[in-house]
Amino acid sequence: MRYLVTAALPYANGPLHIGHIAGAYLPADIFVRYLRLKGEEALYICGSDEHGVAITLRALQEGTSPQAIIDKYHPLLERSLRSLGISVDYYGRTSDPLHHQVGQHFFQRLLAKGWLEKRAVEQFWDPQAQAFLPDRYIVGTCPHCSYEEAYGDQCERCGALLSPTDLIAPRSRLTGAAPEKRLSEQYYLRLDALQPQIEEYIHRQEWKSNVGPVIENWLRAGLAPRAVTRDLNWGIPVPLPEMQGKVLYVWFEAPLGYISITQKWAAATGSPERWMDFWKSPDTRIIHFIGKDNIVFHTIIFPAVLMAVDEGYTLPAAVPANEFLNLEGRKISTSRRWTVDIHEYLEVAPDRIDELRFVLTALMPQTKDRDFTWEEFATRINNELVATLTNLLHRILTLLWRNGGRTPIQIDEELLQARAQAAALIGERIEKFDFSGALEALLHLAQLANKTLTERSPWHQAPEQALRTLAAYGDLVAAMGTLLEPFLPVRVAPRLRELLGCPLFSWERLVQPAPLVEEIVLSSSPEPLVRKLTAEELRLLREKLLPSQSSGDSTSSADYISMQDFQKVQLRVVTIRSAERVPKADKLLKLVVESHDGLHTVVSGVAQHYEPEALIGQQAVWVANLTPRTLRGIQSEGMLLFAEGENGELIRVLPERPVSPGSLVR
RNA sequence: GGCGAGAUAGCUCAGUAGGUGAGAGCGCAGGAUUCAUAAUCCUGAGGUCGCGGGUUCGAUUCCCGCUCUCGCCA
Repeated sequence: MRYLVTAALPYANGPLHIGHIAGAYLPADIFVRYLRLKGEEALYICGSDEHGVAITLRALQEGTSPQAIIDKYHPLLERSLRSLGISVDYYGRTSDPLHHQVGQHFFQRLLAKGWLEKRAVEQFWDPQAQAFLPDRYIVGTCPHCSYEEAYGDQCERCGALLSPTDLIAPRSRLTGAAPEKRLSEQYYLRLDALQPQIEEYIHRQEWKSNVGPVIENWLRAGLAPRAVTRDLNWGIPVPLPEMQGKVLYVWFEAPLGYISITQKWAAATGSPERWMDFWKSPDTRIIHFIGKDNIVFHTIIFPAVLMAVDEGYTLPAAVPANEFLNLEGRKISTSRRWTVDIHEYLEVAPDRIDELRFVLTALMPQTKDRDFTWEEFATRINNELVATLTNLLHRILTLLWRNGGRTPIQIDEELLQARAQAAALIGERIEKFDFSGALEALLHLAQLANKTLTERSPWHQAPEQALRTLAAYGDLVAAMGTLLEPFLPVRVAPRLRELLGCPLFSWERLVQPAPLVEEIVLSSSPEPLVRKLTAEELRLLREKLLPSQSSGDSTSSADYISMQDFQKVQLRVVTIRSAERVPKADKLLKLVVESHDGLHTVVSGVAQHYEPEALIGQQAVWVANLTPRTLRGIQSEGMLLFAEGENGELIRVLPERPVSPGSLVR
């Protein structure tokens, strides 16, 4: 089976952020890398989407040309993807003349086949900018709440959904000019007439659980004709004399980029006809990786276009759409600067690329929206990637190195089976587009190895026996050089293979419980493959990558509590009368505090931050009405408040001046 | 307003084609261990599976209603 894998064409008016990567480019990359290891023929196609009104508007705002905008972003986008190890075979762009030809050809073909109809529609025209305006580029006064900056599609203050004609005193967001209504003729694709064939195709396929309902929703509502042209001077000109000043609508021509870019790739390989192996062959599975905002285009409209042109195009076999990745509880927004852009991440942490891939794979929003937090970024790297996975490799490798660096493999059925089964499971999950599940399977294998290694404890054994024990893990280490490749291909997997002098093995061999190598030869003393992320590094990432949120208002509305809720908490200032360490607990102190009503015992987890003696006689803020809890056999009433410092240190919260014990805080 | 998705341990999420005791990771607590990047391993505590009805011998899982969140559409 041959595979054509595409990832959504990134729009060339801004940088890529972590949501884009987790949504489309990374899953596609893991998928393709896996297929290649399996020995399948797989082509990964992507490129910049460079047309459309957003780019011309951006150019107007920046006082430059659309060409300048795309020439700025196209290389940036490609560089961002390549730096992350996204193994795109050909990264093209839709401003390419070849793409224009393809777009025009499709238009003419649809016209000839009778799938287009001409309609006259009223649209808003900005006389100063000499351009038709999309709804959201018209602002005016909201008829419902009188908000003066309401957009033509929606009022951001009262949430009312509007059309531009509802606005009082509308004006152009670009120039401030009053827009005029103008009649304009456009071509519409008869999706309504195509609906039966589309349904037939849709129901022939299996869709991901988050994709199916969206499609059904649209079909049930009934498809409506959709404009394939629009008034704009930036894009692919409509190839008809009477359509001067109009271009093909981006939604229509951008997906055709998958085809034109495949043609570019074929031409670059020296066999221009090869693109047809991928687009016109029943032996090819076409798979589009996209975000959920693109589902309808890729499952309904693009296949409809391919069917309608009737030139033998292969229809998409799967559209594994991901949901969205939120950032620290809020939707990622480029315009509100609530984002982690890839090119910026690469500047701050250029040597932490596999780490980012790891975390984004673990958090991949495969079935529903998920949340990226820097806290979890650090936890996943330190506790899973480093502590479980690469530390396992490191402990095996250092042990082997001390035993001479050259070790014949010891066959161990249990470990071979475990590796083979893990490889099979990883493959199975990747093929089901369950990438975080695949990563989980990889971690399970590492866990099992950690466990058996601890049980066997070669460090307790006599040298000869120890070497035999260790040699059983040689196969696993060699296999890891390949197992890690789809996930951590930038530095970790290659470095491991280099150290071992191991090649990439085919996935078929990995699923066989037979030894991959005869001996392990270490070329040098093993260094840790991944360093833990320090608190300082984390602070730097946070600081540099979320700069504009200095307002400090990071509490999202969902996190608000009511005044009533807050008043349930009884806070008092108390004086600490005695303090002692809790035996056999590193973190706990037993404190006796004085409040208005006498003494209370509080167990507090601050032993690593405060010497008991230093606290006696001091004041602190105490949560008085917390349900008592027993810790190490001591009944603890309430808790004391500490601020968390930058390195995780705890700092006592205090009133500015001493007050009498039991004073309320409010 | 219509449609759709979601609401499961402190946190992030799996899961159940209805059935003896509901899972994982993180965090937390206890223990073991020290080859390894204070890493590893074992054990444990923690859940009225959003709320209210209904169907059923039995519902977290099916049906109805409601609340909240998110998305799409008009």
